[in-house]
Amino acid sequence: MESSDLKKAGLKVTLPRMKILDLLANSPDRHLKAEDIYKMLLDAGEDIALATVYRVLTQFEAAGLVTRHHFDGGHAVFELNDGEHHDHLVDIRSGRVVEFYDEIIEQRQKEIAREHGFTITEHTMILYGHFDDDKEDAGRD
Amino acid sequence: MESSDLKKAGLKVTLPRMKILDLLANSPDRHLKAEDIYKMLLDAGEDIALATVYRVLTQFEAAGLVTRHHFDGGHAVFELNDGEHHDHLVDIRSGRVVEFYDEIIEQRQKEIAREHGFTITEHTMILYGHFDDDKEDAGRD
DNA sequence: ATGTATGCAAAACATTTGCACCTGG
DNA sequence: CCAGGTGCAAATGTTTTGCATACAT
Repeated sequence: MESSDLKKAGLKVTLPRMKILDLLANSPDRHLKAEDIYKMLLDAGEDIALATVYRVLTQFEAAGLVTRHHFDGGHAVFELNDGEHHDHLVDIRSGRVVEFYDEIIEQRQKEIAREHGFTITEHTMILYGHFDDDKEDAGRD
Repeated sequence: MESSDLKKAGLKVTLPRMKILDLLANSPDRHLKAEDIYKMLLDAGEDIALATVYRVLTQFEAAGLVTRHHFDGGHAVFELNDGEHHDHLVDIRSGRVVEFYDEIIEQRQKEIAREHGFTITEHTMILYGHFDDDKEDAGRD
């Protein structure tokens, strides 16, 4: 039912768009950079251009289907937007990303914004580090 | 006393390094991108190369003198490291940046990391939005 | 058909690197 | 003097854009 999401976003249902949406929805790694997606599609035998991947991701972001993050590393990563905000733990050794949500932090953010007369439109919080035991949290991400 | 900071970091005290450190310490905007610094130095009549600015900033970062942030926008911004961690409010209309620190959030971050068996080496939290009244908070940043 | 999307190649940026020359200690 | 630093130009990596062709509706 990805195609309905595309239509809802006012985007024509094309092969590249469906393939990219499918990858974002079904890849074991929810956080992908443009080139990852490009290579995965090439490997899957698709005839796609990297420029198209960037164009589609940018359109998806504008349509709210996808969120663009700027983790360290000089490139953006894209993640399917499931409608629920969350923040990230990023393992700088393995690159593994785990999502989390904390109500207390969200509340404090709002409070801090209010104290500063600031209206938040979005926010990111990234904890960089490493998992002490990389076997435990495995189910997450 | 910037030169002592340089020596302490094991870096020769050279003109470009002192000029850049000086800019970072005295610019009204604490958060500068490499090209900002480069242009400011050119305007000040310095004969410096953009490559040098990048090299120096990278060395400063390695030495802990400076922190590199990846706000939205496809470029890094650098900030003098005053030793105290803080997070950022970024006005997406004016580009104005205000720093803040919240003990409750810091505590929750540690707790969340612990719950995930994760060791934090660093973290960033950025609230994007806009100041409701841009006259009020002016003293900050 | 017809406006939009795509592929390809080139361009635009941000950042890094090789190398000959210069400079600080 | 001499290791390390700098300027310049070229290289790299990421993302964007122009344009002719191909495709969805």
